Amino acid sequence: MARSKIALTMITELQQLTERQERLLAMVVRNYIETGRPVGSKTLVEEFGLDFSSATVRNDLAILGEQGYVAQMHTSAGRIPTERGYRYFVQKLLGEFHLPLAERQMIRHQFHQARLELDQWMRLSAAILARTSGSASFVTAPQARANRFKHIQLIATQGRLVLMVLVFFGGEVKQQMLTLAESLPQNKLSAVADRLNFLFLDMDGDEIAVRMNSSHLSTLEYEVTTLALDVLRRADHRSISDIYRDGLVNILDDEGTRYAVRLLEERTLLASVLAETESQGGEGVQVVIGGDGRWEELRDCTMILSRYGVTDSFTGTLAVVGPTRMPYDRNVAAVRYVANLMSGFVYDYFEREPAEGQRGVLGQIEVEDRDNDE
Amino acid sequence: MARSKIALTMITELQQLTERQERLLAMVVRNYIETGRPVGSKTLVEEFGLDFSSATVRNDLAILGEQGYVAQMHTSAGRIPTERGYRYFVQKLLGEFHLPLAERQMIRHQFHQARLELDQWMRLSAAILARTSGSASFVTAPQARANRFKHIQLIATQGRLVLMVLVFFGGEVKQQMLTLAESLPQNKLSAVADRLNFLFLDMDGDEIAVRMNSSHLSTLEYEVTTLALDVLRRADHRSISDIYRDGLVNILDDEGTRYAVRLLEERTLLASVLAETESQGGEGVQVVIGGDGRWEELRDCTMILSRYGVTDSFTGTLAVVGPTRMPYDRNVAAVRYVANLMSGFVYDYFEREPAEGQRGVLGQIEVEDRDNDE
DNA sequence: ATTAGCACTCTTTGTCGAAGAGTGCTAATG
DNA sequence: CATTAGCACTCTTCGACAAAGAGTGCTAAT
Repeated sequence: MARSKIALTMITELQQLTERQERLLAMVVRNYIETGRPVGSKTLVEEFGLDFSSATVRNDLAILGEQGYVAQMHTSAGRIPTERGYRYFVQKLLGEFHLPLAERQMIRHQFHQARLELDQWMRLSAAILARTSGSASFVTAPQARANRFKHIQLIATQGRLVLMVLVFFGGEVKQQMLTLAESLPQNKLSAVADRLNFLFLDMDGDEIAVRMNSSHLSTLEYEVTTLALDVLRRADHRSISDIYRDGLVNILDDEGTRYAVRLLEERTLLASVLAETESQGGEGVQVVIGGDGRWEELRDCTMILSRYGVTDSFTGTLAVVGPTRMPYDRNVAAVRYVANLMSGFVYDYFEREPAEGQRGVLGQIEVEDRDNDE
Repeated sequence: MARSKIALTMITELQQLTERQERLLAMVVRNYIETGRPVGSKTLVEEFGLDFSSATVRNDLAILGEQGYVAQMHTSAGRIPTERGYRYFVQKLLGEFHLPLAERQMIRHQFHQARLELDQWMRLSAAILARTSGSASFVTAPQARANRFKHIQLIATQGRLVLMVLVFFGGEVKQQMLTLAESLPQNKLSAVADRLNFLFLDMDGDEIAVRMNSSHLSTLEYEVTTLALDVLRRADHRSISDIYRDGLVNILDDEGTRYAVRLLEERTLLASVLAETESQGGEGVQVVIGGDGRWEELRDCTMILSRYGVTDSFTGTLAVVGPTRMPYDRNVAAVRYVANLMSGFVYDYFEREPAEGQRGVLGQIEVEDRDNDE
């Protein structure tokens, strides 16, 4: 199987490193991730049974230090990977890694346990990611790129209160309450809905806006349309109302991740981050380390994220957020695996029907390989 | 204005305390809440300008200590309120307190800023509670006690996928996707919906179950009904899917509240806690201190909660969660104020119409008093 | 290019003593 | 009898100091 690309959000000019230096960097990173303590030359040699001496290692470490891949708290302390070091590690030194078979089976089992609704899948995904990564996680709902009007229903609920249900092409559904000037019977409401259904079928926001002014609409029709348009526009604008988080507890103890909680809590922040990473990366797993200097909230955090769903049609984001010191191989594998599963589900859910043209399913190939792929 | 009741979840047998001891206890609590450090006899006398000596205070403190209202870390340290101390304080020593006028105006302003949907109100409430209390908060959706079927709509979305929209009396709306065995046109779906609307109007779950078996239903009708019944039952069972949290960041630094995050994160936990407090208290603000020994997760936390909405019709819960060491007067006032506002909104939203009989609005009276009430 | 050896730096840990805060008890006071 | 002054006692906090340990950087030898 081809090595999947792992995209780093920040592209670092890569320095010349000798083979041994790379090995050493990897060792430092791995050891530090595991133990959490600075790692020195002697430890390195003993722990990994190297065939050269600690002095040699010291020299190389000094070079790695100059280049900015590792740092030390004070003169006579072990080395700690810098963000740059982590990036180099993730980009070039991270091997292909798969979750253990048992774990994958368990995850799949949980999904198959109950054939659920989309929101349940999302919640489950978040929970699984949180558990297997030991970090926090979030999952946003898959959304169509540009919504097209398919169907509107107006349902009388109580008095002048009416429930407006909007269905977009692709199955996305939005609802909104509205209060009429006067109470109307259901059949009257249905008539209005039918008219609008006829007028605006298969239009996107802009088209509706045009047609709306060129048609003769009653006051009621006009107002309903305005509201519907508003809802559609909001849906286009990725209102991240549908987002599931989990595993916050996992990252509380970490000093550095403290700020990340704000990220996960405030939708606006999250939205801005997602907007950028979204435009940035295509398929595959993205790794954002230390906020790349762009997001103060992610100072000491790493965010491993992946899009999932059906390309150009329904895509959401799914991510693990934790301290920079996290098991990258495991977590990358987890994010990729869950993203693939979810892509499969989304495909089944929305696209099984002889839909409008074939579309790629993110990671589809990997979804299909069964347990015996190892 | 009459002093509102503040209900403590745990009823503590109240011990005999002299007037002075009560004053002292209040001082200890207030001072500790403010400074965060244990408070000793000398500090007390100086800080509050008492007209008796520190020795006297020491004697009383010793008694308070014996009774278990205060504790000390070690022999020669100042006193800290125990949970019991806090309870006594909240129950008998907490004066009537109102949020400053400016603050109330700001809060109301935010609500009036935009006439929003219910979920927006909830989100806003959570945000406001979090900010004004400096703790975490959550708000659950107002729900009818026993749902009655009012209306069903089946809407074709894509292929065999159908959106089922259920409207209950009172305006509650639930939706659920379902996949049919074969694709059906909208008019066929509407026919099915109409039949069910006719059959089950104004029935609750049990009644539907009976009628369902005594009527001749097609396979399709039967299946849809089963599913609808399922949804209704779940709605009855308070599925706390609609819940908004905020201000988690505020309580992260606190050692003790660490566990409370789990409470806020895991719906199941929250559900169990709410189930109990709900049955327990009627109107008014409830204060749960230190989990009352029942909820391990709330060990060092206090939860100030209040129901809101329309009694016996639509009620939700709204709460502040923070460390035991929190400004009780302020937070109780905040919870009460927001609960009252929300009750008003819910009333306007659901009940303004010449509805089925008059119902009490929780805290309605207080909502009506305007800014110049002071 | 690699390595052994060594002096040097800096953290960690423990001990000690002085300072400070607060208590509990006793005896004196109104 | 409640209150108070006084005092010995306890316990934490803080800085200073020394010993131990870990790791480095440099130099000279291989």
